[in-house]
Amino acid sequence: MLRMTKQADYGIVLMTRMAGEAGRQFTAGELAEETQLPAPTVSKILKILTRQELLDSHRGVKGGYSLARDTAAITMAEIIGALDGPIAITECIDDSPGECVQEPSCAVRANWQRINDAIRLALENVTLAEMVHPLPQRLVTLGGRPSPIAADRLAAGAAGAEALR
Amino acid sequence: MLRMTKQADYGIVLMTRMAGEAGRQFTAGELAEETQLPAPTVSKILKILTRQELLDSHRGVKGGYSLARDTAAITMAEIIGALDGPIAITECIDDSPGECVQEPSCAVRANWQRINDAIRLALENVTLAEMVHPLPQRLVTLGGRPSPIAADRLAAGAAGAEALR
DNA sequence: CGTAAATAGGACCACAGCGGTCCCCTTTCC
DNA sequence: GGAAAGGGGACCGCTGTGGTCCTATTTACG
Repeated sequence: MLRMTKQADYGIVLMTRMAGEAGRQFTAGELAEETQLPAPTVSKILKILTRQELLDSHRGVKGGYSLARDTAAITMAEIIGALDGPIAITECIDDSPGECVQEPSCAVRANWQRINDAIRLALENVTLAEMVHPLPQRLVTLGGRPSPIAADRLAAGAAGAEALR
Repeated sequence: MLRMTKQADYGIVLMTRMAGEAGRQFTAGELAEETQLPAPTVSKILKILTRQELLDSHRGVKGGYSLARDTAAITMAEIIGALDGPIAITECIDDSPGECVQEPSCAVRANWQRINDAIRLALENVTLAEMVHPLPQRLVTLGGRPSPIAADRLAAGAAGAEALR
């Protein structure tokens, strides 16, 4: 598992669709039809994204939604965070004053922080712009060997995203 | 959110505890008491981990569980995968022959694959051994500047884990 | 050889949270 | 002033998770 919710999934689909024609304004119904997602749900998601300041909304007739920022300035982490709450694999991270079981697990906490950071980072380093224009292949084939290629891809992904901004 | 289940969380706590005295054998009750986790649940998790060949079990009196491999050869990804199923943020990854909404979202799929890979990688690059002996600080402070530090940390984390093996 | 201590394997249940719908209000254009 | 849009909730079914319990089966030991 280790899933994000469908809301976040849908949110990314919607944002990506909007990023395809950045600057333009879309109505909820329009987006629902184009993405084939249930209209009420689309509307709900757009409202949340607006409240989180990822979208601008215009009420009234001829109203609709548009991206609040440049496509390169909106990351997956933000969208997921807006719809699914803080990005953290474990629960005992945020605060939890209580006695988190015992020492062994708490000795573990520092490591979880690292893991959470790594994941948040991976998500922060993918922008909406990249979702529309997939990264070139070179980022995937930068490495060479079968195992270390992974590390290379990770670094390359981050660096690549950085370069795109 | 973006959470993993408590099962996986508990599983890591248990495995980490066992890694503290590698080679030794623990009974389910013993581990439950030491970690302050509910005994039946601990038992359930240990069974699953055994079935996934992360633990060896010995039945009968004087029985118990012990790590199936060296602590450096067991990764977070394996433990989580064993308890929570395949590690993938999105659902439409595995197979799903159906029509995954439309083109826009499917154009997105390649990028999701990258993100999933990055996360899986982050999890694969943390071994049980590291959970017991936290990594030195240098891995966190390798970078320098506020923003690019992130990319450096990511790469450093992966590389560091690699080096530990 | 029998008993106790351990794992193996399920069946089972309660409940939170997610996915999804619907309704009513407000805003704005024509 | 009416129609078309978003704003803000209330609401509800259902899946899956967290957790318990029961019944084999295995094995050490007296």
